[in-house]
Amino acid sequence: MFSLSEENYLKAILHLQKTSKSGVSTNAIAEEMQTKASSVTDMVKKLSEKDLVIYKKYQGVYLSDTGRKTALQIVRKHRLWEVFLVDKLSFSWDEVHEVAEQLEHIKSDKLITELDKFLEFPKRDPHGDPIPDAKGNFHVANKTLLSNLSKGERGTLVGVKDTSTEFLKYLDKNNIALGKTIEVLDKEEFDESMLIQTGGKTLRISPMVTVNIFIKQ
Amino acid sequence: MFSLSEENYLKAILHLQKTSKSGVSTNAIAEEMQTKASSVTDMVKKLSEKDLVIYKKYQGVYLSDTGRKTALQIVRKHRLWEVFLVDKLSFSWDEVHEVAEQLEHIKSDKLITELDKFLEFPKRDPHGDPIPDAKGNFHVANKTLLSNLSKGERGTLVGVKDTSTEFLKYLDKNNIALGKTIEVLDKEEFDESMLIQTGGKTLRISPMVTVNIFIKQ
DNA sequence: ATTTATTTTTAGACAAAACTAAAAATAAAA
DNA sequence: TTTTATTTTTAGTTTTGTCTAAAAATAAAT
Repeated sequence: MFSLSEENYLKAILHLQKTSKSGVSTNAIAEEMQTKASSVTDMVKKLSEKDLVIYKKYQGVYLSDTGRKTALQIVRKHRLWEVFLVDKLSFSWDEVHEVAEQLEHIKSDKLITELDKFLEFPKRDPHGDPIPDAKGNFHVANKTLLSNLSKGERGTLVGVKDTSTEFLKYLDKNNIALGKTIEVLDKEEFDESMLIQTGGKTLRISPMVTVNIFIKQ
Repeated sequence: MFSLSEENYLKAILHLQKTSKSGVSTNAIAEEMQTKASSVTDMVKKLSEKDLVIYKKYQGVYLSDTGRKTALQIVRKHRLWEVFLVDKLSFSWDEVHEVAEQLEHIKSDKLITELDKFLEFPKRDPHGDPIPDAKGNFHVANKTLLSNLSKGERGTLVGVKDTSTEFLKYLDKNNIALGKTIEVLDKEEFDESMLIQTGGKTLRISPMVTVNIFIKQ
């Protein structure tokens, strides 16, 4: 098992690694973790000893396979707890982070397996970020049409089928945009219209719209 | 806020304090916490500085008012999490302790308030131990007759009304004893008989029995 | 009331994780 | 290509919580 501090470093490195093609710099980690570069050097050496990162002096840090796997499990736990807090304990999305930062370090495989089941295997956290599975893989669903979603499901808008100015203007006017999360609050059986939530707003859209929006879940 | 270690010491002292009328000894704490007496002395000094315990050299330790309140909040959190694990995540009662030991240290008032609400304000943990409320008080219900409980409720056998040898022998034979937890699994409308669970066994008892058993919930 | 045994405390060390300040390496600029 | 600036590392401390071994206090036994 790893210490709380080690876990936080791994998480920070995973996060920084995404936005820098080369190795992660000591300074960047220090900035991310609100600590000093010298502390980072110390810890990175320790993580390197344990084969969680690959590190050569002055050359930056890379996560090893086990390091990445470990970091992804912490992210998984963090995001599952966020879902729990919002869905079950009526936290709002802006209140969950601090508590999830603590809960993510609880050590128990059974706890996470059962929590995942209890939450009905959510694919995204309340901010729309994907939740890695037990093996560290993201569920990368192919895009589908919004019209294929059922009540309660949600996804991210990744494209449109109809690219006419009229349609895009309509989307714009209604605050429906690329990259935004759309949740299907209700689906009318009669006309297949949907009540959706996106960008904090709730609105009803017709099937003419739903069949022209691509979603990734 | 208090450190993980401080919280564990407070909890241990609270626990030991119940079974010793005088101050809690250094050695007893060391035994309870699987550590050395010298470490206990160090920590007890620190807790005394912070006015969480009353401590005079060689005289044993007593919890102060704030110390006891703090310890009770940790017990509250521990037991609420145990209920969560058993009721929601299908842990069995013997699997919960280790995980609850970790969860009890999560710091968030809202988390506990909401968890309590989510669990519908349980009064006892899965082992039958009472859960202190937010102010550190136990819900000390007056004793009632077992016959007053409805389906799903439970309590501890604290006394009997009929003290005849016949009745006590009957209880003995059926493994119904003082201090044991009794849970009402079902109540028959027709004859007011009850299906109860106690000491791992399930049995049906007549109203002649239920009106002669005192329960504390 | 001494001696003996037990408990408790002190003193000194250690490991983890952080810090400051100075030295070394690398990158940028003239 | 030197010089200058920036980044990174080392060296030496600090804090928290623990330990061992020895000293001091208390309790038990003769």
